[in-house]
Amino acid sequence: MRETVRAAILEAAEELIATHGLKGAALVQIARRAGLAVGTLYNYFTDRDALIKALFETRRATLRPQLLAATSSGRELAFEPRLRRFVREVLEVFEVHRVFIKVAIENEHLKVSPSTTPGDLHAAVDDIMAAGAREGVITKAQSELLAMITAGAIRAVILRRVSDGKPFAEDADAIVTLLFDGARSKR
Amino acid sequence: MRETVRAAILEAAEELIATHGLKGAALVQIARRAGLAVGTLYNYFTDRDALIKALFETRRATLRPQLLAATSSGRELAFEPRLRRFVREVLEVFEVHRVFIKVAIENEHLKVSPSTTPGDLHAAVDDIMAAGAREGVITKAQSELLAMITAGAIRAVILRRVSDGKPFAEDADAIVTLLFDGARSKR
Amino acid sequence: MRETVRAAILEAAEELIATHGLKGAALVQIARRAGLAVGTLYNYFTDRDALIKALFETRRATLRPQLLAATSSGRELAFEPRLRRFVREVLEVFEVHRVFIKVAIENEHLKVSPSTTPGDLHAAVDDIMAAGAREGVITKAQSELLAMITAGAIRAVILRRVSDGKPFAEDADAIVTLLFDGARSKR
Amino acid sequence: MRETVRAAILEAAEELIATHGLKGAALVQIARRAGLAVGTLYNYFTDRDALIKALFETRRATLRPQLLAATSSGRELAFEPRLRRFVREVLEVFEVHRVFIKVAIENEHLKVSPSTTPGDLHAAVDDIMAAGAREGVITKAQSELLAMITAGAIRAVILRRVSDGKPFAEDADAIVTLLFDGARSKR
DNA sequence: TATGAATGAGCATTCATTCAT
DNA sequence: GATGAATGAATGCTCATTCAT
Repeated sequence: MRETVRAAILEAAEELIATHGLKGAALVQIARRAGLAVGTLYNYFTDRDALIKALFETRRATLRPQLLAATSSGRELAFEPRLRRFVREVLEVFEVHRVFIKVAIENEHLKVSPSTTPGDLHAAVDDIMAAGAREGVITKAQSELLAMITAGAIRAVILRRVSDGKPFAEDADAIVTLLFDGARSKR
Repeated sequence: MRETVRAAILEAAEELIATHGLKGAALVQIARRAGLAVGTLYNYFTDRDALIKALFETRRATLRPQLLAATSSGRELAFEPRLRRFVREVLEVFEVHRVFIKVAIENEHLKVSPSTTPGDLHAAVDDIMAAGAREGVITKAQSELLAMITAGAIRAVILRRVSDGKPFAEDADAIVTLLFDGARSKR
Repeated sequence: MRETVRAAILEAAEELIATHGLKGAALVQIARRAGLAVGTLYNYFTDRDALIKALFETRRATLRPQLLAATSSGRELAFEPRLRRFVREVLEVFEVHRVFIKVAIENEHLKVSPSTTPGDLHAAVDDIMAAGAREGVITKAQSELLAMITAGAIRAVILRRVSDGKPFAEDADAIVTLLFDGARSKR
Repeated sequence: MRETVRAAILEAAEELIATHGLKGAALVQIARRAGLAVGTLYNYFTDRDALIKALFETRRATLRPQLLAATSSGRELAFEPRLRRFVREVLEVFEVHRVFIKVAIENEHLKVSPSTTPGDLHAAVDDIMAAGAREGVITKAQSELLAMITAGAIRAVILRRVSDGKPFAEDADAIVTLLFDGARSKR
């Protein structure tokens, strides 16, 4: 079926990009890995850029709702447990797309698409933080900084875990605890 | 003078890489931007790889000693003020190479060179944290996580500031405070 | 058909090398002469060296069996008629690849391939001479010299005939007679 | 002195061409080997072609008179001893320019210059043979063939001796004897 | 004259894209 | 739709040639 083939192409592209980089993944290789001929790719995507963009956007279409769900999932909770749950859920959500998330993070700056998964993550984190600020748990100024740091921490964890092969969510709790209690409170 | 030209080439490369990515900076463009012809580049670097590597290593040679200085500068201080000073100094050090630091961070995963400036930063942060752990201010487990988060935060600040054009060191203090006191302590 | 195109490429290369020398035949020219685009050459040969090597080896694969046949064709004959037949057959064999044989002889010293057509010719002549020596018709010492001279004569005839456009085998007989009877015996 | 430098350049070119081929000898290498800078070469030769041509012509200017001398040296002798002396003298003459003669022979077909040393050799051999024909020792038809074969033999001897490092003239006598008495006369 | 850095045309090679089958 | 050979623009690199010092 058309959608199956399309998915196979994107998966092939994803894996090759993870290995050889965004520019290093040639269409012939993508085609071969997908079990197709080069020309066939053009029946599914208008050109290389479109294929790459589709990869990023297809994954984004899968991940964004989950990210949004994670954002609102603990709406009834207080800020800290909410953030705790959010971080864990985010890492679990990304777990099932390890390869893509690596690719997306490493190529964030190339702006393949105007809005990307890392962008969605930032937005989600911002949302949570804004909520915390509204609740008065953190100040507005803190919220912005905390957002940046939290997103950065999530990013760092993911890259480390992709490279050492361990699961993402392992240290979700420790991170949030550290962010909340601070390094001063020795645990 | 020879060194001037070499520097001009590296600067041209740096700027083009910042704009078009590592693979996107063609030698003809680098040459043109440096006011030279392609062939001339080969009087200074054996090939493209060598040029790129030289860019990363030349900058690293400038920045690493400053990074090391920042690491040891507060040796006599307690952990917190020491980290505070370190973060500030690191951001100030990177301030004078805004373009390069962007390039280095964005292309960290391409491993242009075995040891890079982001690598040096990580090592420096690790050092500081290890000292904190030795002092007993933080636990060993915390130190690793904190290192990752701190480095991630520095990275995030830099990229944000490069993109919005503001100075790096602005929120150095706020970051360290946040990391130390935690989000719980509303300030 | 694939083999037709491959052959056309080799023929184009052959002609251009004959005209401009081994180094003087650019791939763009070869492609144009073959009625193709540069990139197409790479669908048939991995790189320029491979193309050149293929030219020499393809022709060699055609000529070597014929050379071997010529070597053994007069096995039942006495040395002189055998050599006579051999020289004639060799020249006839080469006749159908005039352009290539010129190229091969002129570039013998560049050692495009470890074993080449001129090398095969030398081996064949050596074989015949060794047989003559075994028969006792010529001495061992003579055989080596005679081999060198005979091969040199064949080479000289070919180059002359390529340049004046005449058939190769014309003076095969006269050469062998001269080599056998010597210049002293006026004929 | 000007002539000394010029000679040094040509010698450097000669050696490099012998090693790397006519196209493989870059001007920078020639200059370096001559102890000069590239630019300096242009004070002695208008361009690369002129330098190469000068190499061939300078050597030719040295060798041609000696070749002519060898041609006429045995004018008083009968054909056979005359040819015998000629072949020996030719090989001795070339002995002192082993490197060049290799270069000249291997690149004969590239027609660096309209008249070359190999061309002079052919002319000289032709002269001797024409004399033999005039004397009635050989027929006109034989003379042409014999010229071609003799020149071919000289060529073959030279290349073999250059490659095995032995002196050229060693088998001069044997060659002429073979050419005169023929292979039939076992010696 | 001598120098060697600078130049840029020329070449081999890659790869996204097209299109006849 | 699927195929993959053909295309040619783009890129890295070389090297004869020039020219300011």
